[in-house]
Amino acid sequence: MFPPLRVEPTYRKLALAIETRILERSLRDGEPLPTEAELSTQFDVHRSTVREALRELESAGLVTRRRGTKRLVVTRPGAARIADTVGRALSLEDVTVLEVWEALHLVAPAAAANGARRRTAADLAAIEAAYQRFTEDSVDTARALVHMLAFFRAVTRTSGNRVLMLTLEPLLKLMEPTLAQMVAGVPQARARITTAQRRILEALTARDTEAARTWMSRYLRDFRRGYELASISLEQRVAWRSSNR
Amino acid sequence: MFPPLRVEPTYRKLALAIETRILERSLRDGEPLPTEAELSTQFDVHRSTVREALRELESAGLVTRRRGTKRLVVTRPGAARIADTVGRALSLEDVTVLEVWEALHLVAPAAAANGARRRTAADLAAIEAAYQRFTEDSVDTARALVHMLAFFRAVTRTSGNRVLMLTLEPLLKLMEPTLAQMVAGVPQARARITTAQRRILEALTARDTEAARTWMSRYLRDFRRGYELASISLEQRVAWRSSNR
DNA sequence: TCAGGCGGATTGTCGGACGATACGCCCTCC
DNA sequence: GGAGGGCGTATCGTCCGACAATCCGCCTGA
Repeated sequence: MFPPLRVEPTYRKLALAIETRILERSLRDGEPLPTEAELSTQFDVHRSTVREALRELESAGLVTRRRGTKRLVVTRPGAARIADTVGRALSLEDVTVLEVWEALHLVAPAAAANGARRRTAADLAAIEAAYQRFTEDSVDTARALVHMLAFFRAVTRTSGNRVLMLTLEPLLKLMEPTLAQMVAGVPQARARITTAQRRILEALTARDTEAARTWMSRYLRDFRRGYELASISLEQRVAWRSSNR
Repeated sequence: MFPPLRVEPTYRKLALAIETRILERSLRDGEPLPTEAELSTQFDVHRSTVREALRELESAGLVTRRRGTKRLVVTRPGAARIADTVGRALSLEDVTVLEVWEALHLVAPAAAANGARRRTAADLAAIEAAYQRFTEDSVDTARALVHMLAFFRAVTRTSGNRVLMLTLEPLLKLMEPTLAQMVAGVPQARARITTAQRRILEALTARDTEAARTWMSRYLRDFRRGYELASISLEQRVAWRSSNR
């Protein structure tokens, strides 16, 4: 019995080689990649092959082109890109709004509880800012949504855990469309959101772990109630529109 | 003030066009993609350009090549690919083992609690199988690890929530190396793992939400204790080796 | 000193070519 | 009639080379 021998095409080997260099930090964040011609010489392959490898790295978010520039620079795939990848995958899996809501309902309260212990003054300021913006600028649904998501992000950031932040991001993006429907369709939604956000903020300020958890949980449960009031089915599949970043 | 006008290169537009078709299901899972030549004709661009677009889709996991075949087929990016993407990103963010552990400690108990309500007989069988395999085949650390991860996956699956499953995957992969160190370095680890797994299994069988949560939580806390016993720093960055899938 | 101009470097896209190989068809042989 | 094997072709992987667009750095002149 022989192991199934596997011939990787050159472009993949190339991509892997460069990726490895990035992961091991010998190509650092912000550093410009060698030019295509140079890579083509160094690896002794044709430039077309190099380009195929580069497209792979590019779509992985490991290299990016700064706006209006030619050279590719090494970057870390940010939250937005991860959210894109995960969101797309979940959408293709026909995941329902309910599942996303559940996941959010599971992550966010815990993050808030965690955050109640560690939050710094700066954290609070960020949350308060998001809260303020929501209260002052929530007439337009789209803008209200932006502020709501900002609030979530700010609260999650207090946990000091980047894994949570990265996990949260796709969930928010997936909830966004239906959440917007809900806010637009339920008159009392804005008031309830304001209240919940205030309570959460207070709990974090007071470093009250349980209150933070509870209010965040209630906040999210309110979403669910809002969905029912607005006749938004929780069983529908999450939507995903490719961000043409 | 004009919006910064943005000229997308052809290969990106192309990739986006195909991606859209996949997301809207007009290209379905398992279906073969048109040949490069055909795409090149249809879109009226050079084949090299088509290939660059395909590399993007390929690295996004939206199209794949089945082992030893030429044609690309449409696929959904599975858990493994997501784990890859997320894991790489987290590793590049210099995320620590502690952060991953925290996230796991947050997700898994909640998933178990959720699962205690919904678990089916089949779920239990899967968990029991993983448990059995661990008890019978945990001498070799690598194999023990495989069974431990399988246990986690099986438990999480009971929650019936694919978002959780997808979230869990990268966490497990990231924990794996240090977890292996821990299991190898702490003599009593295997016994404690067996106990915890059994308790979790029992809780799920009895549909005891709180017991499931508690034991999963304890299980994970035990990991942390094990890390200390094995002198594994929780502050170290998570490692990531690119899987050359 | 700095705006503007100029030339080289780099990317994006193209036309075309060629070997390797996976696939499907057909043919033979049992 | 079905299984196995051989052959032609479609398709991929890689390469060569070319050229326009444009970004960048340098130099010049006011």
